[in-house]
Amino acid sequence: MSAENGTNHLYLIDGSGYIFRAYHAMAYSGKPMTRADGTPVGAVFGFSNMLMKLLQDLDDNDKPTHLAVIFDTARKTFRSDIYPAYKANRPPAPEDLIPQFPLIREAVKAFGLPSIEMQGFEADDLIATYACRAREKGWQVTIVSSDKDLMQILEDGIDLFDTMKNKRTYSDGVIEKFGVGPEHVVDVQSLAGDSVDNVPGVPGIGIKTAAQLINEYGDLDTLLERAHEIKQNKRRESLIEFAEQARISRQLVTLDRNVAVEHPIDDFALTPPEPEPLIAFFESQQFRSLKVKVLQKWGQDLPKDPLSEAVETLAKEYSCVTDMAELKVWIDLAYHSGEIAVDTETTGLDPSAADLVGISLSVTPGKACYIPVGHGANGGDLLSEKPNQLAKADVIAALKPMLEDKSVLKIGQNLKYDMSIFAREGINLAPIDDTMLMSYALDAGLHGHGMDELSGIHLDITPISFKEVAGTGKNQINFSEVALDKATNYAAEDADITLRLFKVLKPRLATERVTTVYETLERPLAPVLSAMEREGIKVDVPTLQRLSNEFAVGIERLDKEIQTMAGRPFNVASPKQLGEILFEDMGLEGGKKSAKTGAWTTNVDVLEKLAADGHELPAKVMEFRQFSKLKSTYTDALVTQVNTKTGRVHTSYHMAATTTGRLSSNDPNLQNIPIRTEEGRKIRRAFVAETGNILLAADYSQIELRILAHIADIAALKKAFAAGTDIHAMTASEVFGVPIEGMDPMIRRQAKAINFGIIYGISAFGLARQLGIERKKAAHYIEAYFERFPGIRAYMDKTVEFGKEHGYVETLFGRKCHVTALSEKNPMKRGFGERAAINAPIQGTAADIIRRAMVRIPGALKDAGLTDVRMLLQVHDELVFELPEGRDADAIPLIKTVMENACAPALNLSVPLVVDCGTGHNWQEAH
DNA sequence: CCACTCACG
DNA sequence: GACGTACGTGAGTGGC
Repeated sequence: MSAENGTNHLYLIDGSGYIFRAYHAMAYSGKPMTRADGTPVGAVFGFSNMLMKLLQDLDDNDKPTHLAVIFDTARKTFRSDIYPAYKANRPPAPEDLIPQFPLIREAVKAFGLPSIEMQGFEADDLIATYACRAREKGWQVTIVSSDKDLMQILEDGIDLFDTMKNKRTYSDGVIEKFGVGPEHVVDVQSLAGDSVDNVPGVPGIGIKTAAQLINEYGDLDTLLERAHEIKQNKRRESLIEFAEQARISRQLVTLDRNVAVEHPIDDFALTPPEPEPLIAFFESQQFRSLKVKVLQKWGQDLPKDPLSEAVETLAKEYSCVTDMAELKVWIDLAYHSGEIAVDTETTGLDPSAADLVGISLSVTPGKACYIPVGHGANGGDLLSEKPNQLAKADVIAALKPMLEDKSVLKIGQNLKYDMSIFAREGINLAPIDDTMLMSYALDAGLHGHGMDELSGIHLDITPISFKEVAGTGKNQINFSEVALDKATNYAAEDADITLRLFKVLKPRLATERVTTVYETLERPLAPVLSAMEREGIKVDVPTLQRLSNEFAVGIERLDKEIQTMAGRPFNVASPKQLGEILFEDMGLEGGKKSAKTGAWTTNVDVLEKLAADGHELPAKVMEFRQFSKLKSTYTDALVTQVNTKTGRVHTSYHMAATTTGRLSSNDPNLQNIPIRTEEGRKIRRAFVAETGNILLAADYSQIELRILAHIADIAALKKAFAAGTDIHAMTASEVFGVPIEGMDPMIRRQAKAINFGIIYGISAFGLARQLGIERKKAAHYIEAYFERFPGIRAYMDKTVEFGKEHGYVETLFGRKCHVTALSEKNPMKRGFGERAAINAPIQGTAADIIRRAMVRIPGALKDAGLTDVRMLLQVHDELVFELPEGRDADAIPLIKTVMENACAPALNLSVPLVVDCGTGHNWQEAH
């Protein structure tokens, strides 16, 4: 038997090492694994699985032509004769492992592989001997083991393969571990000893020192002979005193390469396993998933047995799971893989209203299943009868342990949604990994992070669109009405693609240095937001309706007045018609046409100017617009968003929408509830606490300016924040040279605008427009600002330069914000990119800080026993809570502490963070 | 479906 | 010298 290229390749598996690895891996993975008769089989399973994987995974280059599994025998070996203490402090094998030793040898036989052991020798000696024999014949050798002792026999043509870590070590890789090449590993080990095996070595010398000494003196004998030359007293005396002990150690660690082994290596020729004995063995051990794997790989010609039908469906790319036995196979596969892609199909997009329709799973790329549980549930007119499907309660009960098991990683795309759906079924989905969030941590600003887009970018696959299965527009049907074969193709593909995306994105996290961002700011936030969304906030519908009526009256009155003034009827809500009235009919000055459509601009800025010139109609239009905005967007829209089951509104936070790390809120957007005008602010009175409860609003004071002070290292700003002085007044006094005491509010207002302008990447034009002053004057202010705080300009220049070089800028917590516009040729677009680059680290760091606080708050509340305090909303620099009346005295200090210390320990901000808290029965009062 | 406008931080 | 500008969002409306 020889490989096509003529070189034989011998694999020597360190069976004993793998028994312990398999035992411990299984022991820590959750529940102990036993057969129905109570025999523990965790290690047998782990071992068998490892062999399966090894036989399946090796690609053609590394394909073994010969293979043997080598075991230790009893503990007594020639080494214990030399040194009785050798391996004497090893604890005895765990009780539940002992009955598994013979089973593992049976497993090896079932695979049709040679199982080798020899009285008086350790597996390592046999491995060393066989490896040398194979090398003498010019064969390649791979030793499958995680035991570093075997590194001493590595050379050209012999490598060490740790399948648990999927890491291969070649002879030149030994130096990383031992500081010397394979030929001196024994010398180093003789000096350093090994506490696990009770190899004494020389006291006070570890691997580092040993390697240094061997490199200096050449080998152990030379070193021991010349030990008296060593300068360090302690080391010298140690080496002299314990020279003999080092020599004994060498005998213990040196592998015997000349054991009189019984089998010639030609006996180890590898043939594919016979499926029958393997299946029989797996059946006897009740390893269903392994049996399935064997059937899939080698079982084509086997006669069908009762399970093989299930297996056949499973062997298809995408299968529809409609019986329990099949579902259990998938659950087994999940446990044994440790990773499973999960996706849910529901009746709608709103997780607090949608019901579960089906679940899809994938463990191997290209293979996935769909488990329908709610098809035909919605009226069912389109389906003549309910399709054959498992009962939802049974599926949930069967999946729950796996979906909650800490040893099985659940992989999904936007899992926050699925977590919310599962939470309503009593399942706490954990632990999770989210491909959308990985993409966001890696590529924010480069493209969107929806599954279809990621699939196109990374996999070059266009998934079946939802429209294709559910139709579009008026003809769109609910997913629960989609026929099972169509639903399966669509849903299973989603799980499949998610798993494939995971395989692409996960390794990039480490290589592109965003693991910390993902692990601290993204992944742990999903469950927190899921809980907030499910909590919702109560809105008082009568209050909104009263306001709506108030606004309606105003709108109607203004509409009439405006049309009368215009002299002809027109739609006041139409910017186009309004523009024609203002700038054509009335012939007013100061009209501007938009660049894109050439339509008249009629925004507030324009209307304000016209109003300032004494025109009444534009002023009335402004009022009209305010009322209609408040009515249509808030009072009327919000009442339709109240969930009928909970009586509350449940927003949805988008975790991967912005380029800076901020969240966004939609359906409804609760991050833009009016506050700036008196009329608008009234809407906040409708956001209320449940009877007996209050709302608590906690907001960061001036967080972005504080971050700016830190990042740009502005001493004057930092000092002002440390002292707690009015920061806008301070700016005014610096820029305009006026005393803080008795300052004109107008001056302070201007300084405030400058401060904000700086954060946004100021331009004279923008500041002039904001303040309604001349551009020259604005430019002058900016110049004065830069002179007073020179760090600002340095920060801006540095940031833009970094952004142009790397294509992204970073927050203080390492979040990358890609700014593609920085490389634009068009100066206007590039300027846009430059301002975005200046702003992103500031806005993004603030976003990171509140994310950190949000991740910590639920645990902090729980630890403090404040389980009745619920976090409801996030509005960029503010968190809103609901809590029982009287609990605020406990809650406020805790929430303040967590929020104000959210940077620690990752970052020591050089300005204090300050959080202001307010409470009330509604959001307006709390603010 | 896009453009415009405007609500928030 | 001309670009025509503050940073980040989501939602409702009109009009093609």
